[in-house]
Amino acid sequence: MDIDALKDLVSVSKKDMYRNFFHRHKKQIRIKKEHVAVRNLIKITEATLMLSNRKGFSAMSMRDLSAASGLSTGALYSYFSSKDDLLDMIQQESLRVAIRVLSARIDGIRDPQLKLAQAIYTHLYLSEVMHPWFYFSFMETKNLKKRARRKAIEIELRIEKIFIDIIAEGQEAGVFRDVDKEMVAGMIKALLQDWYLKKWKYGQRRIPVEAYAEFLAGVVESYLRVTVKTEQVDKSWV
Amino acid sequence: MDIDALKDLVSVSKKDMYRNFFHRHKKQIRIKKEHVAVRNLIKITEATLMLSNRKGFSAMSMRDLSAASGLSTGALYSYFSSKDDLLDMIQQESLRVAIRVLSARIDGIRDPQLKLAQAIYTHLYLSEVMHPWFYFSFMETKNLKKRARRKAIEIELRIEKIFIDIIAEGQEAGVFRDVDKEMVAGMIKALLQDWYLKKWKYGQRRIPVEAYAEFLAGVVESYLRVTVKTEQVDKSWV
DNA sequence: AGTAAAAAAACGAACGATCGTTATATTTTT
DNA sequence: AAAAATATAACGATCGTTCGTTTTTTTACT
Repeated sequence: MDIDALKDLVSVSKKDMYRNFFHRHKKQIRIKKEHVAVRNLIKITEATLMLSNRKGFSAMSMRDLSAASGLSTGALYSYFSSKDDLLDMIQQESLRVAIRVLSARIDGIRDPQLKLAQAIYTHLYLSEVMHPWFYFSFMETKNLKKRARRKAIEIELRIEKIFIDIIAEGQEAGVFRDVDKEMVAGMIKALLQDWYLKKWKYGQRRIPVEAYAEFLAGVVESYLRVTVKTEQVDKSWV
Repeated sequence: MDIDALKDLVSVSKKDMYRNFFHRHKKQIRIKKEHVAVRNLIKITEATLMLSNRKGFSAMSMRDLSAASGLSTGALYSYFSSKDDLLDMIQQESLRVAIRVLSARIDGIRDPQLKLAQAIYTHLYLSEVMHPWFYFSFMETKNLKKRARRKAIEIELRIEKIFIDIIAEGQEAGVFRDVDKEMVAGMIKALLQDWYLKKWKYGQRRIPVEAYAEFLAGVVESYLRVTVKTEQVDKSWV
């Protein structure tokens, strides 16, 4: 699996993504023309991600956002109804893309080992390509209003469920050991998360995403792999 | 190893901890009497952790803090010189305690496997007992001013270095496999982190810290354990 | 032991700055 | 000319912080 493939995929569909973004939130966006909306939603979103990931969403002022996006504060409010609403929109979109791409890329794969590896690689590469989104989504979840936070948590658990299910399939097929699948899925999730939460660290150590992916897949594979009990092997030769 | 032992240790020394806190930041604290300072530093710090971990430090106002701590806004400024300064103080103290307790608890242990397990258990239990501190420290690092952030990152890397060194010792002693020790240390760190970042999830699943500790130690041990060489895994699907 | 002066600590109103948001005016596109 | 989009200025609310005052505690002295 190649990261460039995913990069292209996301990059090419960037406009599509924002088109969806626009249509999904049409109620709160007062702009009529799609191409105008898309153009400025890109500016607004990217500026928001940049500023928020630097010093936190609540520390970002609308004047900051105005300056960074190139739109006046008044114009901004044609694209969302409130600051909280802007947070909701970006958060929602982030999780939606994540679960959609992940589901699509593992759909139809039979072999549990392949499927698990594919899920890991996809999540990792996607979080690499959409790093600001993932980082934002994690950091700002607690700033969401109650209802939105519930939904965000629910989607996150659904992503984890994907991994749980794959492991269960592998166990039924007899290719994975009978370990606590929820624990292992949680572990995978934590390690996937570390890649985008501690990006600065891995960058500093010059570890590319491919190396991290290989390492992570290796760890998981070796933990789940069905093996002969080593003690038995040893004793049989004595 | 028992979590209650650590709990007692931290609990008993709570006042001591705040006494250190007080003396270390005497320059910026205008209160003279130690017992007064300690009493109110406890109130202020616990209120800050509570409010910040709920909606973020920058979203917490000094009026919020005043109400939650029981001190007037004016009085608060006898305990720190600015809001940023308060953030610095708590952040610093958190990391300082973590590295001090961790170092003390593994000091003198010869056996690398024991030492690694002890480090994992200590970090995990400590983050359980001091959960609000750990969560705060992680979430608010990026809100620190440049110099303070550099220092925070440096301490975090020093904690990771502890794990790297233990793994290196184990490899030299021949009890750990020759794997990338920095990667494994990073993995351990990520999984330790997950415990206090996703506490709600593990609580929801009724997984106590002891179970998580055992799982994590098991994963790491099984990955590092020296085994008979297995055949090369086919990675053609990657 | 009692009390007045001094020191320490806490209070709370008020400062200017900045916040999110909106109403109105202006510019751009249709 | 109409509609759509953007800009500007201003609103009240709230922010971090300060400062003069009041309350509490300690000290000093009879």
